[in-house]
Amino acid sequence: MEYQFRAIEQKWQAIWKERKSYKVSNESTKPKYYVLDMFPYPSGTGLHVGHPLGYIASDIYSRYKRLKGFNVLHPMGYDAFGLPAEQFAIEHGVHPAKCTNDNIQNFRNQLDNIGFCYDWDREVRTCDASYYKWTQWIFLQLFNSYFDRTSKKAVDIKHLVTVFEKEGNIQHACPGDNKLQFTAADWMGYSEKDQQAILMHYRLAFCGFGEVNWCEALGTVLANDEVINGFSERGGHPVEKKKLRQWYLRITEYADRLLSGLETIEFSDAMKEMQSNWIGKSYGAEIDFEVSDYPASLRVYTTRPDTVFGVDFMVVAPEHALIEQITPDTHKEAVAQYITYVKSRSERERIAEKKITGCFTGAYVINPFNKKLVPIWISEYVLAGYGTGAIMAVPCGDDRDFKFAQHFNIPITNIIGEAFNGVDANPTKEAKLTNSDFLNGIVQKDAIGIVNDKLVAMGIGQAKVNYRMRDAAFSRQRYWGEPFPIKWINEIAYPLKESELPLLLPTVENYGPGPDGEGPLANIASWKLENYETNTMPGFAGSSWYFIRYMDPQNEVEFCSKKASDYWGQVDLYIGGTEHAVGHLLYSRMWTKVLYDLGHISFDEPFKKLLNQGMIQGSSRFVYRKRGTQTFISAGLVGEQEVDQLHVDVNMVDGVELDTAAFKKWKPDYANANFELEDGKYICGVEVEKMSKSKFNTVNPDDLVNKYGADTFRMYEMFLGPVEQSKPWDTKGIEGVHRFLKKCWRLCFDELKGKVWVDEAPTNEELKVLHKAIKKIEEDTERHSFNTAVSAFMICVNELYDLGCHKKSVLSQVLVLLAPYAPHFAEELWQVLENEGLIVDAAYPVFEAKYVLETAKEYPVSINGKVRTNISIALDASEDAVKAIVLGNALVQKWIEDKPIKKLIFVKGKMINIVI
RNA sequence: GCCCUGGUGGUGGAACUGGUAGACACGCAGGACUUAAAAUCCUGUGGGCCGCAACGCCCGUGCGGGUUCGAUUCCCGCCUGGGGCACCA
Repeated sequence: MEYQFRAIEQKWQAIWKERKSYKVSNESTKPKYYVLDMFPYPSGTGLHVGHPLGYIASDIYSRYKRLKGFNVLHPMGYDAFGLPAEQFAIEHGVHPAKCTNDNIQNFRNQLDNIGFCYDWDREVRTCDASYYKWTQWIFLQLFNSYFDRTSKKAVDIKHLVTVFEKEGNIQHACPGDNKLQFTAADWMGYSEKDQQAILMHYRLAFCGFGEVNWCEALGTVLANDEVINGFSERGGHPVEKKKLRQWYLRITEYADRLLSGLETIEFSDAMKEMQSNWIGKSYGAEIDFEVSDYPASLRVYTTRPDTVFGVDFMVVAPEHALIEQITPDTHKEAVAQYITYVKSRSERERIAEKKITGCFTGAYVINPFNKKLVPIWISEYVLAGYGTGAIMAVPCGDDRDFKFAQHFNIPITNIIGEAFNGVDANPTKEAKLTNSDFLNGIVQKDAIGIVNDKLVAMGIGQAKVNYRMRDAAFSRQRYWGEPFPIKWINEIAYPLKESELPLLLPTVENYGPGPDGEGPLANIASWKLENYETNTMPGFAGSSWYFIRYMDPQNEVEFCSKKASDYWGQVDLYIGGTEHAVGHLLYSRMWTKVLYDLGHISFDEPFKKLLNQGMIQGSSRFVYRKRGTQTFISAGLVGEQEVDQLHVDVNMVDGVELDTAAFKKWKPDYANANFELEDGKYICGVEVEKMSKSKFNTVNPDDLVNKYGADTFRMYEMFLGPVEQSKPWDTKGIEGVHRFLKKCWRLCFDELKGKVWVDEAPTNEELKVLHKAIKKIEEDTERHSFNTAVSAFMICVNELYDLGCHKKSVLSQVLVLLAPYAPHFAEELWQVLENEGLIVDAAYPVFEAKYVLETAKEYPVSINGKVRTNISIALDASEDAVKAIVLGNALVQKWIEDKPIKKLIFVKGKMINIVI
């Protein structure tokens, strides 16, 4: 009986489906475990071999946990709203729902092929009304709450209204407008419109008028993390700053909790680093400098208050409000010219050419510490949106300030003596201060606190924390997304009632943009008539909470029952790529914290542990066409000839050897190709690149599953290397894994003799092999070292093979170990060996140390650190006995000659080293 | 520029807390079975040296130092691949 993987896999997939083997209940006496994959965006191109890597890892871990006696939640769904489906709709006139559905069907078929243990009854699709109803509901939670800075949590906005009625906003500084101050009497006197405008400045989801990343080609706004170097992440179109009315999430209020929360979760250092960089917390001080000859002061933000005696000039952002007031007539024209110039420059130009530009305003401030007059400059290198939009420049301690001073010939004050060489700024905090009055002789980092205290005493400033992170743009001028549950009446945003949800996405005639930068929904008369918001939510809305919906996916009265979310709690293991480091992972952490603050769930971090799978790169193959001919030259013969390097489909290449017949058939152009061969073969060029259709280096998992079976495919993906590491795909080694499974099969069946397995008692040697494998594979699986676990299986099977072990009791245990990795294979042999029930419900073997105990050890004996021989010594031998045996050994004596022994190191169970 | 990662045979990788570097697999070479092929099995396989062979010796984890009886592992300095951030004061 042969290993017929195709029949076996189909058979068991049908049985598992029929018996609902992967159905998970929220009621269980077993401990819970939640394993989550980042759900995919169902793109039109389907899966390539890189996508399932993480899914296979999570599937193995889920199955492993299940065998270990856990109630495992392992769901899957689709992040189905988004731009590509809509672009496709614009180009082909197909409704996004239709092509999304088709793509999902295709994904599902591909996923099913690989034999995952998802509970499909819990599938979610973010574009289903039954799902986005609750996305809208959570939006209303955000809209109806504000961040209370005292308790540092989200609170119902109604509470804020009662506070305003009693005391105004005296104790609740306005996050959206820090100058806003009003009393209770003021509040009571405001119109509804004014009151609502003020509340909007507090809401966690708010509508504002601000500079956004506008992408003309996509006709929409993008979030900061969707823009890369001035171009859109999707499509690579130019992005400009534009002032528009937009919805935002006030994520900045959560900056500190998002940062400190990182300490409570297991993310890789790289991932935590990326998030904390994005949040960008910096400690510094705000200092007020009085403007000379004008009744105002300029507030700056600096991280280096210790350098305040080294201030040679001030720089304000071109947008700074004070400029107009303080610029004397003599300088008005120059300033106006400079500001016009800055406005003419696009974001991309600024990033591309980092020129030093600036303009003196003609105004001065007075340094409060030494009463010196300090000139105020304007320059685009100071950003309006960060800190106070103004800085104090200290050229001897800051690189940009130094270059600016040099460029404009501003004299430089040295406050750090020899630590400043006059050629480069010295930004360290280690130098002793000079020229600094009461700070002289103090090391800079120690002076920071002293100055901060002084600022407070003088009433001109204080220590201040700043964040680089901005509020997240939360609206898109697109069709294929969640409608906002908001009506605009008289410029006031009214939320829909919960009972009015979901606000269904209407059908439109065309997907083109609406008037005045509005989305396609603005083209619908009935929609406008109802005064509904015409923007839709961005892609990250639905993905910010899907992991909660899986816990209670069919609930029609709540987004998730408290009982269900209390039972499942945090995601124990989340597996996905690093590309979501600052987008999805940050937003979903924020939403979780809000839902926690409002009492809807009982955990405030969604993901306990994150495992990042590496990216599988493509290994591209090239042919070399002699320029202007149909002659293709083998890689080794190209030399100096003029050739065009062309991608060729990797699936037509065996290693590096091109299948020339297949190549000729590939494209009509190549039908008449000639080849210049080396050793009778056409050898292709090789390069590692991103896997993509356009590079013809994608490999479809379906093809491999058809050729080798899902179990081989699963194990090979794991065998490739550590999951977290990026590596190029190479199909070559898959044979080795396939051979392993066939060899394992032959422990039960022989091609000629048929059944060879027997129901006999195992020997000690066989039990030793088994228990070594249990220990190794359990430990490796536990620490997600799936590649070494696969090799442990190979070692185990090789050893059983050498021992001629065909015993049911041993093999059955091995099959349970193997079940997470090769589920169909294990299930089939489990049945063949006449075991009870399904292997998916079996119990994981328990390691027993007594089977692997050794009595002796082959000790490596080194002399001066170099291994010279091995001596077998009983493990329970005393150190003296070991010494005697070792020194009595002829080879050891030969090496020692007659030199005295300085030291003998004996590490029990490890090694022996003699120092002479 | 700053931060995070990695660098080990022809290839993918192993060595988990400092203790026999190269597990396991691919590839390659040789052999067995076969009319042949596929499949399967066996042997060898880091580089070099002495030698008929055996025993054996030297070198070797990006480079250069250091700590240690002992370093792929720890420390310092550099080279280099990948990723992130980038006028953030």
